[in-house]
Amino acid sequence: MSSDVGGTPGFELPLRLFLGFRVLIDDLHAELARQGHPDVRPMHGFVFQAIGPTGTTAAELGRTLGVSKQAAAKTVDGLERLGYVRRAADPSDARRKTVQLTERGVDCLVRSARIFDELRERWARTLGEERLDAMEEDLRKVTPREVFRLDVPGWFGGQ
Amino acid sequence: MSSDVGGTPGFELPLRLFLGFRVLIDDLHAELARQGHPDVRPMHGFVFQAIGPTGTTAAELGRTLGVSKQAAAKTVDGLERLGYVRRAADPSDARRKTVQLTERGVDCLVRSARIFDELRERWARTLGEERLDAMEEDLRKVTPREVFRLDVPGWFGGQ
DNA sequence: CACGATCGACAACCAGGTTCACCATTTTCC
DNA sequence: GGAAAATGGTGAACCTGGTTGTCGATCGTG
Repeated sequence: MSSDVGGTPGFELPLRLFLGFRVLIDDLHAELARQGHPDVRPMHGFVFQAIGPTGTTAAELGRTLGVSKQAAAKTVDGLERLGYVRRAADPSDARRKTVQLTERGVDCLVRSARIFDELRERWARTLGEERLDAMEEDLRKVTPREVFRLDVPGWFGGQ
Repeated sequence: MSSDVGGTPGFELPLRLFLGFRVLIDDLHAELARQGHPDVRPMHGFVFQAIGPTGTTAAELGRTLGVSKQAAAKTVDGLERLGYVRRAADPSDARRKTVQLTERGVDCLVRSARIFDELRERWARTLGEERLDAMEEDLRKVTPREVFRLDVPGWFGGQ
C-alpha cells in the first residue's frame, strides 16, 4: 500500500513534486548540519533569501513571505536567538527596526547556495543536463513568475 | 527582489518543485471547496490515502505517515469531527480501534482523484504529454520508491 | 496641526507536531 | 499456565509557527 497511489494518474504528479522538493531540502539540511548549522529549519532559507543583503523590517518581511507581520516577527525572534540575524534601530524612522543577516547568517546562506548547486549537479548526473534543464523550464511554465508574495498566505497550514 | 533567486542556479530547482506542488494543491483545494469540501486541509489527502478503503488504526496510520501515534490520533480526531472518518471497535482485538473513511470521506477522496487528473490534463496541454511524462519519470528516478514511511518524520517543521 | 497609516509589540488562540506517562490488552516465551 | 514484553489508545505538558485583535509610538499628509 505504501507506494500504491491508487491507480490515479493525477495523484502521482503532486506527490513526486513534493518528494523531489523534500529530498533536496532534507539533503541540504543534513549537509548544513554537518557544516556547522544544525539548527536551521527548512523555511529559514526562504527567510534569509527574503531578508537579502540589505536587510529589511519585520513588517516588510511578512508581506514578502505572505504571512502576518507578527508571524514574521516571531520567526525573526527565533533567528535572532540563534544568532543568524540582528535587529538595529533605523535612524531615519524611529518606528522601524531593520533586520539584517549576521556573519553567521551570511555564512549559512552561502553554504546553502553551494550545497544546492552540488545537489543539482548530482541530479544532472542522474538525469542528464538536458532533461534537468527541461524539467526546470517546464516547471517555470506552470508556476507563478513571482516567487514570493503569492496570494495564498496561509498555505503552510495556518488558519 | 521577489523573483531574484540570487544567481544561484541550484536554488531555482527546489523552489520550482515546491511551487509546482503548491500550485497543484492550492488548485485542488479551491476546487474541492467549490464541490462541497471547504474544510479539508492539504495533508488530509495524504491521510485519506493512508487510511485506504479497508481502514487502519491510529498507531498504524502514524507509522505510515511517519508521525507519532498521538499526532495521528489528533488528526483523526479532527477528521472525525468533520465527518470524514469514523472509529469503530475491533472485535478481534480489544485494544484496537479501526479508523475508516465515511461516505463523505470517500466522496472527498474520489473527487480529489478526479480533480488531480484534470489538473494533470491542464499541465499536459501546456507542456505536452511527452514532456510531462518525462518530468514524472525523472522525478521518480530521484525520489524514494516508497511513498510513505520516509525516514525523516518531523519534516513539516516538527521538532 | 490633526488625522490616518504604519511599525513594533503583546495577548489569546489554534493546529499540528513532540515527549513522557499510564492503563488495558495481546503476544511471546519459559 | 502464567509472567514478562510488546502493542494500542489516551491524556498532559510543551514547542513552533501560524492567526486575529489591540495598543502606543511615530510618520506623513491634508
